[in-house]
Amino acid sequence: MEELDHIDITILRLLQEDAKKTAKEIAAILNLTSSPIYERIRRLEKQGYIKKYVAILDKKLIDRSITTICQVSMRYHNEAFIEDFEQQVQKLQEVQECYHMAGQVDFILKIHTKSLEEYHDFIKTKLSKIENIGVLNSTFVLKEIKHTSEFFI
Amino acid sequence: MEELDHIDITILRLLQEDAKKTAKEIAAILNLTSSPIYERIRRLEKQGYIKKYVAILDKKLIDRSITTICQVSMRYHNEAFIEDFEQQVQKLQEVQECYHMAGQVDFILKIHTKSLEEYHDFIKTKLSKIENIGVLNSTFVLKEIKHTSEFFI
DNA sequence: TCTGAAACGCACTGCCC
DNA sequence: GGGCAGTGCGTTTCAGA
Repeated sequence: MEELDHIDITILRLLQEDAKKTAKEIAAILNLTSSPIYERIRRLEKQGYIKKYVAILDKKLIDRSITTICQVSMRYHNEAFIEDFEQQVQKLQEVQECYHMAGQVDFILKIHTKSLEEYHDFIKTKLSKIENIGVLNSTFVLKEIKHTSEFFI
Repeated sequence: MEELDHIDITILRLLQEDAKKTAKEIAAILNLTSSPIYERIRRLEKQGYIKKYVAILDKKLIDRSITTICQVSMRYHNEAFIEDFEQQVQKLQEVQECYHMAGQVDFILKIHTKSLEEYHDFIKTKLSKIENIGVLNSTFVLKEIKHTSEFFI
């Protein structure tokens, strides 16, 4: 798999910002015709650089205003428990992100709910049902300063 | 602004998963023709439910393998410093997410870099240059368990 | 609000350079 | 690799129900 040249980089940057940008528009920016742009996009998709195209929704309008960061530590650190936790978390639709961390805290989760009550319910009936959770520490987001799906390339 | 009916919800769910899904395909799922789907999508965009369409890139392939969670506390909590911090952070392209939190820690940031060296450099030359930062605590992601742009609706 | 038809532009292909 | 010309398909519009 070859390296990306500046044309590929520009295409990726533009599509990260706006996936509806047409090959024609990108071509105009790069002083090319649409065919090479189209072929490069196809290649970037096939090689996996572009994983998918998605619509980004407004979380307030769809009534998911509460964002919570939840830090979880396991009681025992054996492989089976860790893997079970990972599998369970992937199924929970309220969880938008989950990372296995280095350091004292084992996992950091970002969770979206309608309200604090719904979050309470989520913890009580879903998250804390997972076996072997030791410490569970929730902090609420007061304000979203920045949130983008773009990578700096 | 009216409530969303089940057709709108289905459209939003499908476009969250795959923005390339055509009005025709969505129409087939919902037993409708493409015109009403098209008009609903336009309405959902106009009303702001759909904020944008983006391409999601593979962070390993574009060489942004290191994800770091950085927790920041301010030294003094006055408005001017907080606002300055927020503005500075928005400009930093390595920062993908930043939240102002309730609790001891003031801000949580998610940062993507090529390497640990680049992260070190980011902290040294960019983040720590912002005035009035008290505590700055970085932990590295060992494994991404889940990361989606979708909301549960 | 939906259906159906019609117009338009872009995605996509193949050939040439 | 990129340009050019062609085809098919989806988007987009609109009259009618």
